[in-house]
Amino acid sequence: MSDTDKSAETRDEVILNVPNYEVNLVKSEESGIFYFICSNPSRNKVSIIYFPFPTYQEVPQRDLELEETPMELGGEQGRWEEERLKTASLSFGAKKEREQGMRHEQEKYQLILEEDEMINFVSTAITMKGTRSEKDQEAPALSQAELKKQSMQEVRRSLPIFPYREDLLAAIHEHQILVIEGETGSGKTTQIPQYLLEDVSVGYSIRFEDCTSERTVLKYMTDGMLLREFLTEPDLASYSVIIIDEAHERTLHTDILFGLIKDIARFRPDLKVLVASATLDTERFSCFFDDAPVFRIPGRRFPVDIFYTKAPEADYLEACVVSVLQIHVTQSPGDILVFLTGQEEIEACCELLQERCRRLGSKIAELLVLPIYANLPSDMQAKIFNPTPPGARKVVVATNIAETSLTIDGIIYVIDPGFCKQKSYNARTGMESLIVTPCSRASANQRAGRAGRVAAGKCFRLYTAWAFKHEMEETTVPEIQRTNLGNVVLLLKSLGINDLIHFDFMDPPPHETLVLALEQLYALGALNHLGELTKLGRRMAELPVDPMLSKMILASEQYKCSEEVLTIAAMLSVNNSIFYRPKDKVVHADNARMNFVVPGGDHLVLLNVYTQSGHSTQWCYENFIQFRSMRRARDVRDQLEGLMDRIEVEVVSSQEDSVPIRKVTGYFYHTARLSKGGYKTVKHQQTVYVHPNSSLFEEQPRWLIYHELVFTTKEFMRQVIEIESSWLLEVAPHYYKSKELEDSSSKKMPRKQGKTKEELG
DNA sequence: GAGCACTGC
Repeated sequence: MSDTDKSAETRDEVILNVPNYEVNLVKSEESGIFYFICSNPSRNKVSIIYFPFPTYQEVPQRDLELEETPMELGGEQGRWEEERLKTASLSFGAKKEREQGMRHEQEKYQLILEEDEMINFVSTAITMKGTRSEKDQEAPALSQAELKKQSMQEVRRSLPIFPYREDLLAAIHEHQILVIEGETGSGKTTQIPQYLLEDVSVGYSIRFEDCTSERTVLKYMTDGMLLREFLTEPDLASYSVIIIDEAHERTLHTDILFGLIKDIARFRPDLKVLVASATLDTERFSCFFDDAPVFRIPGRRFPVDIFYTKAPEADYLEACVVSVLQIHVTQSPGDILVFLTGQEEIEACCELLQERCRRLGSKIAELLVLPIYANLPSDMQAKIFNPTPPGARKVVVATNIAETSLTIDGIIYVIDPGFCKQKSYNARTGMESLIVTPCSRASANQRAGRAGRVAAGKCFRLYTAWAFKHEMEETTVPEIQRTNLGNVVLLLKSLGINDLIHFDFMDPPPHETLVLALEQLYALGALNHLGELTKLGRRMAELPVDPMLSKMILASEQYKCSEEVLTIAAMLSVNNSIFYRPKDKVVHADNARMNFVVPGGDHLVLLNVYTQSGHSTQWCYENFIQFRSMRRARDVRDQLEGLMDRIEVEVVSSQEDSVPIRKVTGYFYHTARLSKGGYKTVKHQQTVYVHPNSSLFEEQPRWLIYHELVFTTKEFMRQVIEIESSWLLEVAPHYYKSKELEDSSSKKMPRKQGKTKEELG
């Protein structure tokens, strides 16, 4: 193939390491455009990955208001796009041909659009419009440094929300429930409460002042905290205004609050409710709250140009790496943010980027590659906020943490492969899993918006415009539809809401999820056979943990091991990353972990870790323990211990005896027995396996209790503890019959027998 | 022999 030879003449040296490919970076003398030449000798192919962005600037841009006009890519627009795309690529090739008279150039550029391996970005000429309003034009956007110099008054006046102050207060005055649409940065979170405080007509009534001291005029709290407030004050009488911020995030607790607050607003006409959300779904909120009016506040985001790939990318990790390099070499200064799904991907991506930069050496400007994800140690997290040195470019490779939770200054370019990890819950089996799924259009737009915080930006989506339109969901499935509802159901029951099936959910959870939660609470003795809360259930609801854990804590009193069980409950309720296992120190980390192993099972190992822990960063570092998880476990434990008085449980230690702990921990509900090749859950006769990270992985005891089921590569029980089957008759005589616990595999699965006793033993 | 997104009552 003659092209191979020709391109070989311009070949510099092999600079990128792509399997089966030789890749060179070449700069065109004529246009100054950089491009990669990839050749695959074995397949006799030459391809060019070039940097198409500058050429596409010739294409007329067409704004599309995503917020107001639904994007139409099928039909007319689809054809329009196709046409335009054709023109764009041809005009580029044709121009080259005219200028250089080089026939093979034309062919090469044709090839660009045909090769599957190429990252072929297509500007659909869709721009996410900036959100700066007419009213906002007088106040310039200010940098953080400039803001610091200003007085508080000036800062407040400069926020996008400021011109709307009077109109907003009037609207709040007029309506009981108001939906406020405004994105982050509009100032709604900090300013609205202040406006309310400054405005006597509206807000804080005499009644309110009667109820609280001056110090508690304004409370910022999480949605979960507000939910707990209902337990002590079911009508929220001491509050006169409730603002539900970030409503679009649709967290489990926010969704429950919607139903509860809508309900109390009916008999508390003096209560004002503000539902603040990003520019999405506000119509749904309005509809849910009996057509409450929507008040719109523009933000201060700059426009973001959106690019899609022409064809789907098979390997999005590789596509990310190439895209970063493309941007780095062709685009004007500005940092890059890449969204990946998890730690493993992020590490791989960072390594690939660093490796390629190393090979490119001084051919390209310095590229700082920085990972960020929630479990990354804090000192490494902090690095992403360091300012980029002059002449260099920063690329931050992040999980969804950068989508909402944190904001990085200086991001101009976003690369979005369109995936995220999402928890899902199978209510039939009670099994949780974390699955890589295509993210929603809302999520993709949120990601794109991250490119427009400091200046006009660009977002490169590693999927097609067609996929965006047809394969992605409009919004993310709300958490309430993909999680275990055990403690939410318990909480609602303790608020006196008995008919959960007809509770006013904005999006109801699957029926099976409610049924399983009710069944579990019944089995634990928190509900009686009429579905009413028992005395035990009332005490369980006081504890902010999973019902199985609260049951276990209450039962620990009788077995004189509450001291230990509190610790175990706290350790189980933090996330699963107590043990730190960095890739480069796997052996050390595993050894450190082995040192904590004690007989009996994982619960006892966790107890041992907590007991031995010095709780200092130093200690955690030396023992390969995640400091943050330990601190969290300690906080949870302190909180639980503080609640023991209230539920009348004495805190006592079993000393060295592990038997009472094992009788109580994990509790009887999740039992599995050894069965050929694996285990069978007693409840559903489901085949499950001990997780390889478990301390009991090698031992395979006949009977065990698991804390949770997760599906990854297999159905795994995570956190297991060894028990004797006879104990089950002792701790849960209402739930198990001795026949069912004989070690014969031909036995039928146990059925719930008789009524649940209110208290065990 | 696996692999853990994100919060936070």
